[in-house]
Amino acid sequence: MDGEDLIFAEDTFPSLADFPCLSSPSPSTLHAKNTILSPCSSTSSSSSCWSFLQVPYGGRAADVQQQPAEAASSSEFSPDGLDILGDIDLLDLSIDPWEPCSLFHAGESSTAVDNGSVAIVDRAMQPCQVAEEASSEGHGEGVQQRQQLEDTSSEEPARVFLDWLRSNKDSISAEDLRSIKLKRATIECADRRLGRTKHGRMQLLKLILTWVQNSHLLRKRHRPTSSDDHQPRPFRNNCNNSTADQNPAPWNPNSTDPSAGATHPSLLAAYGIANGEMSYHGATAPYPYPHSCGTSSVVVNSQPFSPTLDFVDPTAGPWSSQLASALPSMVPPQYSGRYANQFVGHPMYHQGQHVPGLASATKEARKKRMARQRRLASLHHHRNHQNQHHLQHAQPHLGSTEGAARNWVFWTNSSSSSHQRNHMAETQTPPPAAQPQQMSPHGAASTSEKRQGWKGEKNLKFLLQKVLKQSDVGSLGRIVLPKKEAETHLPELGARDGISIPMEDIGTSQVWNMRYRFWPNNKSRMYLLENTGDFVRSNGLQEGDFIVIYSDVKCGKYMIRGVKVRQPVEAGAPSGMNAEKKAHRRRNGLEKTGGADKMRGNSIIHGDASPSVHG
DNA sequence: AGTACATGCAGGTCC
DNA sequence: GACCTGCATGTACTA
Repeated sequence: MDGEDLIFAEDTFPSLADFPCLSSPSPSTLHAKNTILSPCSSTSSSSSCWSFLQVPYGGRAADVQQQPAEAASSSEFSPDGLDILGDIDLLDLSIDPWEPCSLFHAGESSTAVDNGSVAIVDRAMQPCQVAEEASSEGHGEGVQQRQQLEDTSSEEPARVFLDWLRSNKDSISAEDLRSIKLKRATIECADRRLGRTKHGRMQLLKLILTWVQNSHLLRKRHRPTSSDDHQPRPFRNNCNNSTADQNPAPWNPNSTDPSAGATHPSLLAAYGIANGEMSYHGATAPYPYPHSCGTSSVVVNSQPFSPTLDFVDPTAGPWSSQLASALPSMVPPQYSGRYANQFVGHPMYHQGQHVPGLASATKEARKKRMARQRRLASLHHHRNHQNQHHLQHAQPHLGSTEGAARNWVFWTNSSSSSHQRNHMAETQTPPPAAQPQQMSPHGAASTSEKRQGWKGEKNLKFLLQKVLKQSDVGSLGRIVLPKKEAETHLPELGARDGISIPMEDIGTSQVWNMRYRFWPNNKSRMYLLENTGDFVRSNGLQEGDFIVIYSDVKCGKYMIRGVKVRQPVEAGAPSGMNAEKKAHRRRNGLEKTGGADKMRGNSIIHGDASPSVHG
């Protein structure tokens, strides 16, 4: 990496003031020499460029490790300390074949290996600090958002880092990590903006990790590939791209490939690589990796934003929302407000570019979070009992083990459960319906969300999914639900009138009161979700899109999201045929339903379901 | 043959 | 007449 590269633009952070929770109340200057970001060793700008994962005290981790007592004894945040990772060597890494220690080769002057543990001591991480910060914060919104951040801040940085390492061990090498460098000014700016607090460090750590991940992916995408990367991607689109696009070569940080950039792109541009074309309208974005269809919607350093992007989860937890806050300039103005947070991790603007309407966007996001919190609190109170009952019926036909193994998907931002989260995610098995590897929404959720660490505020259990038919998105306002899944995961219905189920739209947090019922049909039943018209319209769902229904294990409520999966409408193409005309043709026998046009049940045929443009 | 499900459509209700 | 409700039927798929 070239030392001149600016990973974090200084003006990446100015708008943080819009998010009080991210603004440091007492800006101070960071002493770069004492951060975990140590000077680059190779470039002419070494004095202003710092290598991630290198260590304070002049750069040798061993030196750090020799001072744990001193570090631990520090009772207050040291102005000299900006250790992001905390005390990693507390963690047992022995079970992980990709141990972080392997990141650091013995003999390298800037590595941090000592008997298999990474010893980057967090001298500043004092429990009292968070409390002090919390008490010194304002009230109202600030407090509320602060609480959100506290959840994140309570995470051990080391754990977060290790989780991240594990999640990316297949794609990001030790060499990659070693090559990460941060410009001093960036760190100083981050220090000022994010605060030299636990929050700030966590923020910075996450920003860096996210950037690394995305930057790495960008390089992968831009790089001509070999076939040696067969690591399964958690969720690939099925665009008719070259194999190279889907099997990018390992990232070579020393590459001189101009397309990959011999130098790191700016952070913002780096975020741009995450631009996928998965249309995920107003819903969540559990897809951890970009899904470019060859024609990437990202053009680094030129046209930064493609309108085809609509991808990121606005309801994602503090991590992403903080990223959105910390990197507000990533939000294109046309997507401010409701969709502002959807561009978390998908910056569209480069350093130095300012986004009009940014303040309104961040305020909007803040409002939404607050509203969501209020709703959650309320719903939790009112529905907990009721839904406990529902959930007890959720899997009447499954043994507890089988049910858990099949369908549990966890998100949590709980610090204490991050490790557990990974464990749970790794042990779960997607249901049969999710076996299709590419476009299964459930597979997307379970695989990618766990890899990306998508941190919704809930523990969501996948219940069912349904590819929407014309009749589902028509004017009837009812969606036929797959019988087996409905009977398995939704409350048992005694009367045909069914029951009313409030469904919270994950994308908008709006609660839709839907009716779950059945019709007698051929000595059997057809299960329906009624009053879905508004939901469908508000999400712009059309035939071929799908819905996914979850239950929130914590609150016991039901949650729904609509996922748009469509190709751009092309004149004359069957997929572009007007739905009504299509239906009309069918009605008149001009077009027979069947064959590839038929998608039964939960199966998602991916032929024309590649993620793309919508609305 | 049995099942699931997409949707046609008849009958009722509303404006 | 438009819309709603709910049943019936046709089709695809599976055992």
